[in-house]
Amino acid sequence: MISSDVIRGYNDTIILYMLLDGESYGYEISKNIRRLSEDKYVMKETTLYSAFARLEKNGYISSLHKDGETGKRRTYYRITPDGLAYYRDKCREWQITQEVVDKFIKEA
Amino acid sequence: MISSDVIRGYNDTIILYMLLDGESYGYEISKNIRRLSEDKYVMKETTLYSAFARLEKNGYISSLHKDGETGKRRTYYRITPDGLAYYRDKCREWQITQEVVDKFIKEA
DNA sequence: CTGTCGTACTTCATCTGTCGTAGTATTGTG
DNA sequence: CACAATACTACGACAGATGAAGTACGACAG
Repeated sequence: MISSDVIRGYNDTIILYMLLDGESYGYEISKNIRRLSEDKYVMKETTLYSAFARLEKNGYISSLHKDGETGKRRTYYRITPDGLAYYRDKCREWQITQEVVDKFIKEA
Repeated sequence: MISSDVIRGYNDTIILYMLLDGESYGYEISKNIRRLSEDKYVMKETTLYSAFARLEKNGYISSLHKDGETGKRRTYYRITPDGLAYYRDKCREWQITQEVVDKFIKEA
């Protein structure tokens, strides 16, 4: 279990990662984050959906509504070129962040 | 230069680290963070001082006013046993956070 | 055929932490 | 004496996370 403040700066990055290999939608992304992190991080629903809104507003993802076969309404998201660029920036930033924080961590 | 959102969850931890080897005060801590991070992270004054208030409220640091020789008023802070325990928790959490975030980072 | 669970969201109000702006006061330096 | 550096404090704004609650559909058990 990771406290949210810690990972706060990477929620958007995590979501973008989930869209790297194709479109997906909220519930699926949520489950996948949980699975990938081996239950160590569970993004709250409201956090997830407000992140979608922010990411779309910034042009990092685009959405399309699929009011599918059986009536299940889902909003699918895709990463945009800008989103990909942003994701890569964040990956680079993450390396630096690790180096910096490590200086303030005393290994047990 | 690291964006604040990224390191947000570790400001308190960074400050506590600075107090591990003895008391210190705001301005000095600020300078030391900057130096230790090799200018990669500069904590804003307001962020620093509001962190002091929070840490003290939580019992992680204690303060003492030294209205020193020449009139320089400084507030010195010391880490408490609770603060030390909290710091160690955060160090452990940091290891897990790194593992988790790394799963969502695609190395260049 | 009814209740409950899982899916798939949305809305709203609140809280925490950061940050910009600004101001105060003292000490050291050219 | 002006100005930078030191050492804070106060205040208001804002972004992002969160809790609580609600909507709506399908599947499945009893």
